[in-house]
Amino acid sequence: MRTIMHVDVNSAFLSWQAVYNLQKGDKVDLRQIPSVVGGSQADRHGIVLAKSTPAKKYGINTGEVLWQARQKCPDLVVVPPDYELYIKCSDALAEILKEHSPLIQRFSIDEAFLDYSGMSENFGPPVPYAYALKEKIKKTLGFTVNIGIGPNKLLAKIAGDLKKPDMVHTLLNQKEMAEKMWPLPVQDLFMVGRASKKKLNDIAVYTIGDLAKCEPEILKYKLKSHGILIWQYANGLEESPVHEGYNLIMKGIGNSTTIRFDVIDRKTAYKVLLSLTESVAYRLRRVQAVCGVVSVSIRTSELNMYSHQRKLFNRTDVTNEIYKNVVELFNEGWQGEPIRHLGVRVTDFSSSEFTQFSIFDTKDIVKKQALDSAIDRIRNRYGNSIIKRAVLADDQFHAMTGGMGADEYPVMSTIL
DNA sequence: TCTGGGGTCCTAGGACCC
DNA sequence: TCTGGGGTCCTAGGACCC
Repeated sequence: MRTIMHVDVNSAFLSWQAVYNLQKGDKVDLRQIPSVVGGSQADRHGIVLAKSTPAKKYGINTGEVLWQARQKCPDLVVVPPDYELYIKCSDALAEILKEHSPLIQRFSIDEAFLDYSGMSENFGPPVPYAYALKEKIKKTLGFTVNIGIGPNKLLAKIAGDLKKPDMVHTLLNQKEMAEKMWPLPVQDLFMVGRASKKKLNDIAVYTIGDLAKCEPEILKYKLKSHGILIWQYANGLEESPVHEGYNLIMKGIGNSTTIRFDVIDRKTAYKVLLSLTESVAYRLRRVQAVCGVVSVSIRTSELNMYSHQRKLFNRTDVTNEIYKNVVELFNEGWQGEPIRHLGVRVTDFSSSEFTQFSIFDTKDIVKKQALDSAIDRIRNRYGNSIIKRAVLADDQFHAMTGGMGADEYPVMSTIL
């Protein structure tokens, strides 16, 4: 029997921001007052990214638009996000976890699994160990975590969610599952979202227990293969290993952005797309991969979203090659509506080490690759903005658009 | 004054081949 | 010349995660 722990930072962005502000000398602890971390409304990024416990009492939810949150709580304190800080905090947490187990898996910026199997002999039973770990994190880093313990990753994760903050929970066996997990509303189960909840409620399945006792055939009819998956989860069945999931398993890289204003002309759209492509291609090269598929997504001012993708004849990691396809895809796809949001994504990777080029333009490609790698080196050394495309020189948009710090812990949505 | 941005996986339908 | 059928590849869209 394995023993897995799931470590989850309580209100991660908000806690980290609170700790940082206190260190800076602020007198108020954001965690003690109604506060949220939220984007800039002027830039049309105005949603709640994380909330304090007092803010939660006003009914404020993550993902909610800021003006709505302010209506619920007029005195709400809103602080902007600082992603670099969060990545540092996440790394600091990972360092502590690595001291406590040879095998950890970073699952998202604020979550990790720790394999405690076979460690009891030397380090004692898991529950006291988890309490000690939790206290150590609080003492050294200043923020609290929840730790869930179970025989697999799924039960460890659900246990960690039971009651927050600053707690340790177990879901170790059938009895604990029946007592603690089965009474929960079905949408609390990992992989049951809005659409599944509705379909399940239609057949009178309201709790995780209801789902567990369901006939799998009925679920398969209603929810296809997903029905079988969540039935297994409801019964605590899940066996994936804790693995150090790094770059090798990245399936795609994408960046997207909501633009400060609606874009109505091609030329402006091209600038945004170029800036996005710069980030995507840079990240692609950083994981030493070439891509075989490029895709462009468009969200209109009416919030309709559509995308257009294409398989390439030759895989590439060259910024200009990817951009050429991005522009063509945009031109084929765009229906002419005002554009709120644009995205560029690459998928279908293979290793760039052994890439075959078409016999036609090898020389040209080699030259372009040399240029890209020179630019990458300069940017690594002096910062991303040090080199900028001439078409972006008017400073309407950045040299590169999109986050680049989370390559190491992609969230695995189905295979925990 | 109007809802972010980063991912993975699954499914359906059409094109194409045999 | 006609309405069979299996298989693969490609693309678009939806559902889910944090």
